[in-house]
Amino acid sequence: MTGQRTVAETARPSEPRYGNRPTMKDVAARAGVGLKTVSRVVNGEPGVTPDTERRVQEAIEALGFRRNDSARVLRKGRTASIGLVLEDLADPFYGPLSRAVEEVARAHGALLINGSSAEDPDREQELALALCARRVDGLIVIPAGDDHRYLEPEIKAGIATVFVDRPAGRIDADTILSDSYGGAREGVAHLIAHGHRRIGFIGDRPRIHTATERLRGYHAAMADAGTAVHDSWVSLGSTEPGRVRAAVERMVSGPEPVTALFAGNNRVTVTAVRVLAEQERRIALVGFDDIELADLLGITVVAQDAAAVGRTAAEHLFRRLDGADHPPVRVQLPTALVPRGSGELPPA
Amino acid sequence: MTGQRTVAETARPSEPRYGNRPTMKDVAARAGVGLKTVSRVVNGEPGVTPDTERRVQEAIEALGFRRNDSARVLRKGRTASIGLVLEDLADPFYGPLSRAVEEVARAHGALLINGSSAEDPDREQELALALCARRVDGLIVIPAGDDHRYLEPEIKAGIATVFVDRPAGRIDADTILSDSYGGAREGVAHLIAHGHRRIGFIGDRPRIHTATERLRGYHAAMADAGTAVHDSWVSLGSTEPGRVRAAVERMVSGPEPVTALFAGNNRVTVTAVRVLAEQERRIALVGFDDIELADLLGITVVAQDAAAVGRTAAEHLFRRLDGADHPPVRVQLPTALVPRGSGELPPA
DNA sequence: TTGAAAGCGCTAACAT
DNA sequence: ATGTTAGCGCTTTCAA
Repeated sequence: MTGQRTVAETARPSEPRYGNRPTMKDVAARAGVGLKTVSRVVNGEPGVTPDTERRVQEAIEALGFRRNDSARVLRKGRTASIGLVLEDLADPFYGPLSRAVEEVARAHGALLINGSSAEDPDREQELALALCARRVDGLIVIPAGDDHRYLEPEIKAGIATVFVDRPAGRIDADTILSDSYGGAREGVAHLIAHGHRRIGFIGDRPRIHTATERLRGYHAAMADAGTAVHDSWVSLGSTEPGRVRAAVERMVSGPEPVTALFAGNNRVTVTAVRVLAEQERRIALVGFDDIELADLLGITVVAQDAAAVGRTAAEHLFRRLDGADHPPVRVQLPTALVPRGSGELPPA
Repeated sequence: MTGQRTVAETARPSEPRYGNRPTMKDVAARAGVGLKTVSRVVNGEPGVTPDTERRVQEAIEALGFRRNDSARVLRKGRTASIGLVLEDLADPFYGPLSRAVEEVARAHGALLINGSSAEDPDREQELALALCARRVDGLIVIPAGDDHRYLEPEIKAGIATVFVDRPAGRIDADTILSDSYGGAREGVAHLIAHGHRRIGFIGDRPRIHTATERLRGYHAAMADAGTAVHDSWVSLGSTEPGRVRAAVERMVSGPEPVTALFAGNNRVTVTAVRVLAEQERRIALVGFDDIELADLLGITVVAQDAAAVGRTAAEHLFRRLDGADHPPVRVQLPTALVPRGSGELPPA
């Protein structure tokens, strides 16, 4: 039989104390040394005799002690973590980007906290501010909204911030972009060079900066070729498959059917490929963003290097954290046209 | 000219104090109220008159105050964050999984910190323990190593832990798995049903649990069909394209060439598709894991639902955090065979 | 080489 | 309704 349970045994302390984990104080008591000596051992600071160190280590082992970084952070004022607010981690473009950021963070001894905004400006703000409340040392934001003044106090208070893929709205800050305008212009020019004049453009919602930049590139290339753009050739909106499918079907079958299509991003490209595969006529296609297995499917794309974008952003961020205080920079990374067949088809 | 700088002006306080951000104390002073009143307002606690609340809000605005969650965490003993240790965020399987975990975490008001182990057991441990030091409330681990006793003190100390995709090594813990054995067996049986007997298996390193489970499924299906397995038909190792390419080329051209191939995961499948596309003979193929655009390429796969795996794991984790204390469970999620053409080719 | 005391910014418990 | 005090677990400072 076990002994009777007293109230004192059953009652839980009202303060969780991290599940009753041992603290440095507990280790110090067990090792028979002062608190600061434990701190020295845990942090590898000099000034501890081998014998003392051994006793402390033993106590640490015996108690299963692990330093509570929350307390450390509070005292030191640095969290050794950075935040990344992106659109959707499940999107194949952001996985490699996030991983690249993580690698740079790791090289600087920092952890990465990321969150998906789901393209919702409110959610972007909620996430970014939550990360600021945790006092991340720096923040990388792929904007969903177009007004980032809410970050001004945070930036002023010392949270280094870099915007990626789309520029910040209404504040001046470091920005890393791919050349959406130039890339789209080159892609459309490629179709024109292969004899197309009736070229459709399907892109993301006009709220998204990259969408309008790519559209601008499309218009520039069409203007270069002296080709007037028919209204029905342009469709901006959600990248949800249903909408893209409808847009493609309309464009290839309307009164002024297109002979080629430019897809504004990876999700549009994927749906466009599916729909075009069902068509009788062969429609040429160039897509923005590379996608897995595009080589096997012969899809011509304008590729941006997601990992390079992430790496560049993170490197800038840590340069800021290391004290760089030059005026905000805007870096534009080049894109690359990768011909694989679909963009070289002649007009039907 | 600016005035002379005194030492006092130039000297920086030795303690960073978060870039001199205002604290509740500062807000209290400015609003002419007590510290606790500010805390009440910030946390939306009752017991503050509208007028007082307004004055506090004004002070908050004016000072650009934002609550320091580090201090809050230290005091409350809960970080409202969970950790996810996975293999590689850039792998298309983990993006959706991580996103699904994030959504569940968000529903519970928690943030997600993730890290990539790069399949390195040491790095897995380093990451997991770093997360424990930050006192994440819970931990989801996709194991790279096969000994997780290092987590025992942490789990005992109250950090809820769920293992995903592969079982924990040498400790008993909640585990969420896809049915690797059953899925592979079904996939190989599918090839057998289409007339194949000489079937190759290319998988990940034998250290990876899913790799050996899938191999076991392969052997079971072959045994069911009464077919002896030739040594040269099985190749386990790195999923790096060079190695996989060599393995495929060897199998399709050796003395006992295979007429069909089972690819052990998404990376192997991708490379196998590329290599098989270069071959004269049509080799049948079934791959484990679905991949983007596989429908257009007509690749037959055994699909697992990455998002469902992530969601299930996160839900179990939060159930534990909410107090569930049943013995460790092991959940096995079913896979689905998706015929798309490549797995239905007859033997050459 | 070692340790005691103060304090990081917040919340819980207890006054008033 | 509001304020005061103590303390979360650590690092910093300074004294022994």
